[in-house]
Amino acid sequence: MTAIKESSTRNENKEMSISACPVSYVMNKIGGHWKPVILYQLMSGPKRYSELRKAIPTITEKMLIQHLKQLQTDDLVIRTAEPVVPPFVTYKLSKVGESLTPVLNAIANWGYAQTGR
Amino acid sequence: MTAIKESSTRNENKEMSISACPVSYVMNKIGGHWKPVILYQLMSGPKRYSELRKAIPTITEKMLIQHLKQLQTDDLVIRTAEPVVPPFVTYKLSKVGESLTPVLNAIANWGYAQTGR
DNA sequence: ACAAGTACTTACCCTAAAGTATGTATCAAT
DNA sequence: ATTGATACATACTTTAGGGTAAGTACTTGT
Repeated sequence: MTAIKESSTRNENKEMSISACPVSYVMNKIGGHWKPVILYQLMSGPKRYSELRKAIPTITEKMLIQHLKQLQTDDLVIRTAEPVVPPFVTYKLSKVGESLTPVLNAIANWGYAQTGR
Repeated sequence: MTAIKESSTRNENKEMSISACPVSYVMNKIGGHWKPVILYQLMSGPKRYSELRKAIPTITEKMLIQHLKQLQTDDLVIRTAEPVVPPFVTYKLSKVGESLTPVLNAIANWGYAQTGR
């Protein structure tokens, strides 16, 4: 997952605006193209890794686990692995993740309104 | 503003998920780090270019006008220029831009809740 | 013996997004 | 004549994000 350069100006600018602006803070947590999409899928209940892949066909496996990992470390989703084989892994929203529901719904509703349902 | 390569796989994947998922559609319109921040600033009323710069100190001028232009072509903000010198240019939310208010408020509120106000 | 299913991991490469730095036009005031 | 203010523009470079392709581990079914 290739570490980020802490010292880059890019990162500094982000850090600064995060502490100053709530919107900026949120965009860092759930910004990017895929994270909100994944979270939106998990809003309808826990899903297995393979289910998520099917639900979001255009995402690559790399992106999917990469973001799932990030969402875990950000305490937005919880991973549960059954010690069986073949593996059975489910992902679900954490409490904090669930608190994003209004945000994701607001986003989705606006999207529907713009694209004409 | 360097044209994008329409044929890139990256773009294709985006296009596909945009049409399939409302969240993905929205992230393309107001995704990225700066666009929501700019829109959030404009929620409190029209602002001059220089006022926006002061309100978002960490953004570079390049990013600011680049995104302002994009937001214009996406019909989210309206630019008004008085034919005077020195220039007097104001930006404000369009009708569609104003319809983003619930989305941006939901985002900001969540941000406040997470960071502890 | 080996193919299939599941959930990853890793190495390599490419590109869009962002930053840096500098330049432009116009007029008023000093 | 030079400075200042305002709202940009443009060339160049860096970097984070994303894509491609291939491999791993473990067991059940054939």
